[in-house]
Amino acid sequence: MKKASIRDVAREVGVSITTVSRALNGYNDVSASTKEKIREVVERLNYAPNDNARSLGGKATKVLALLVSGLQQREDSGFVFGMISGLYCVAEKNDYEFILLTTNGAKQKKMNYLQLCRLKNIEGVIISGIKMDDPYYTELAKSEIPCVVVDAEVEGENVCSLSINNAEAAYKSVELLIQNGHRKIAMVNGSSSAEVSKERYKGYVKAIEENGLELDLSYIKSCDFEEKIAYEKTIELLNTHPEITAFFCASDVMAIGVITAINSIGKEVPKDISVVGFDDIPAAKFVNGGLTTICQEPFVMGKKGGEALIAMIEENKKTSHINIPYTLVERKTVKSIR
Amino acid sequence: MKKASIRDVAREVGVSITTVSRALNGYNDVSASTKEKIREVVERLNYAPNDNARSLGGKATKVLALLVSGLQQREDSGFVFGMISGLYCVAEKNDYEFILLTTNGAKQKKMNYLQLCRLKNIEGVIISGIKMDDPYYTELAKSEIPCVVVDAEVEGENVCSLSINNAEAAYKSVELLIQNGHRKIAMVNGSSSAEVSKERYKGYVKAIEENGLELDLSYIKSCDFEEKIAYEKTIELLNTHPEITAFFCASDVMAIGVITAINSIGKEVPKDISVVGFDDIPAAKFVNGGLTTICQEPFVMGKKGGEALIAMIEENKKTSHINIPYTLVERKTVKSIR
DNA sequence: CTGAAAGCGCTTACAG
DNA sequence: CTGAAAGCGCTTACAG
Repeated sequence: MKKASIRDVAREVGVSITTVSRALNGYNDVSASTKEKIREVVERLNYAPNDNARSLGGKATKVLALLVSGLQQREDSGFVFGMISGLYCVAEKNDYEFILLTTNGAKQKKMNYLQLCRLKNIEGVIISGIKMDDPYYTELAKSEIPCVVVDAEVEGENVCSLSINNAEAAYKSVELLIQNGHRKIAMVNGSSSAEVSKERYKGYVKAIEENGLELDLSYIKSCDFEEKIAYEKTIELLNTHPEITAFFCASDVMAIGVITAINSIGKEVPKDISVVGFDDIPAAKFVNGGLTTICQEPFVMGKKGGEALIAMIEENKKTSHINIPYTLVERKTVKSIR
Repeated sequence: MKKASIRDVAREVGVSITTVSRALNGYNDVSASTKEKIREVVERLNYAPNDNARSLGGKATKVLALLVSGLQQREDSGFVFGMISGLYCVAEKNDYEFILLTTNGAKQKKMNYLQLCRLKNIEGVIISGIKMDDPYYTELAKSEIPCVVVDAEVEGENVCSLSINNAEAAYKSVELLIQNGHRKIAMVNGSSSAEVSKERYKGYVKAIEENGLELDLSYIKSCDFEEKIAYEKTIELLNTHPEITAFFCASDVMAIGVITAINSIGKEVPKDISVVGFDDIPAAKFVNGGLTTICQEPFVMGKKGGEALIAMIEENKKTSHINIPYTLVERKTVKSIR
């Protein structure tokens, strides 16, 4: 049982393929009766046009891509999933195809960014989790393909960045701690090469300084977003600086490491030490009775990113940055020590 | 700056498009020198073949699809993400393209299952989360397109089911409870229309009966996999049957509802009542200090499913069922009452 | 309202 | 080792 082609339905109906094509594409210069006949044969033959041929023929299905460096086996933050879901949603609504791409996969095929997009006829792409030392990174700016980059800064004509206001969110987190009487506040940061880490650091510093506290650089640890490293550095910090009463963490995953460390030396959260995280991953609700954290919504990021892409593609509307809302979710890991 | 076509590179190099095509496809009947020239021009022009044209021309890039009914905005179970990741991984390794599809989206376009696959040139598909009353469901069996269905039974020539041994896993969970001295064990089940619910129910019943306990149907509640319903039914159950000392839940999400309900009437887990879940979602580690549950690995499901698909496509090797391993993860929500 | 023909960008016998 | 030509399954002027 071979696939039926447009030829098969034309023959069966007794018209030309031109007519079939036009009927299927909703043109109204086809008589109602032949339209009906065609519809009937299409159904009987289970005919569906070949999308590749349509594209070549001129009726291109546009495609939007999400490009990530690689896919984890599981991703407890739900970040990539949310982005997929959000982008897929706007793609579907606007009759674009959605495609998921990996820079790793492309590298195997020895293709650069532009080639990758060309190959798949990609009209717009959201890039997430790309490192600043990734070769794809620099190629972006030169590209004529509309692109939104999540949580990173890239200069370029057709590039748009997308993120929450990380500095502000960090500022508010630390401010919450300060308002609760904390004055010795450590920061567990991500990797220094990540844009978000820099921003969150800025917010931390600003909150400390504006509130007249003393900025102590030894209170700040880079933990590469790893739970385990956060755990270790926290143990260190708690040994050398037993006066610390609160931690601001640049991710929930690291916050989990911090809490584990605190517990391991016999202290409790928030009784002895307060902790605030960042991201609001699905597990956050359950961590230590509920982790106080900054809620980011990956779905919204994917959605807004996709909408910006379509605006760039269809109306040539360029935006340099999309700001995504966030919220500070207060749960159970911050205690007032006033 | 228009896309370069094979014609452009042929002209630039001064050879025919035939030669360019063959060089790019790795045939070795092209001289090393022209091969090199072509490589150089390709790079300079940033040329990448148009995948649509390649497919039409005869060099089809095969595609594997994951078909789900719809995408949630966020999915705390990580189930779909794991399947995506697993399927993507084997697709990439075997030079297939991966594509994510939604039955909702297809329905909008008024296409049936076969048409959907035909449109996108899909060679094999993993179907997950499809309801038994979904029209796509019945079309599957007739299809000549290799297909693996997750957590459901479908009869058909080219259909293969994939799941853990749900009955056995349920049996072991309940057995664990019994070994810990529990004799009044409730079951919070999913929806009665789901295959997995039936299997897990079987396992529950078997464990109860084989251990000489009395099967009490009023101990069993259908909660449609919803946390909220599980919460409500648990409250009910605890009122009418205060003798219950343990809950076996057909999902972690429902287990969360159960635990919340238990706490809300002033009891504690596992001190007063033991609970075991199902799935091992990312949050499970943190729920009530660690939820005892059955660990399923969605990534492995996607991977094994994809491998089966490829075996069907390339070697016509048919399998009727793929069994995925699982583990019972004992954490902190079961207490011995012996 | 309908059809013959050209063309989309490739690949692959076939001939040299 | 290389090229002219046919063909993949569509769409779209163009002509009637």
